[in-house]
Amino acid sequence: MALKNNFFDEVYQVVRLIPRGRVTSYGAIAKYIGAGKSSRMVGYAMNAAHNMLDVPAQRVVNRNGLLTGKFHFPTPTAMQELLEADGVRVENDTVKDFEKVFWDPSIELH
DNA sequence: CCGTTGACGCCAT
DNA sequence: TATGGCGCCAACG
Repeated sequence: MALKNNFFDEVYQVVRLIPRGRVTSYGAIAKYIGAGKSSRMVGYAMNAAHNMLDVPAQRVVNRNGLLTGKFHFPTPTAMQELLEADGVRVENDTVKDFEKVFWDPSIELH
């Protein structure tokens, strides 16, 4: 993770590294990249990331484990189903055991 | 060029 | 605990 010229590319890079069965948050990504408080930009990047098939946007949720971006998927249930296919349990639009499956790039990637 | 909008997050009430 | 306001900043009309 070196180039910071492209904020979006940095975001995509990190999202691609999220292991199967794990999730992370917009804020965690923003912090890791160095954007700090610009977590909104991460969400915006995800919106644009829809065209990139190798970017698992479903593994990125907000800091409460809530699937805030589910309505941006083809169907309202697509995000949840993708997560469950990854082995992440979702209940009431929220990631179950969020703390346990949370993947913090600033720690995992050091 | 300028005002709005938004897949967020933190802080003040 | 619940609500609302503000910062952040790129994209859009």
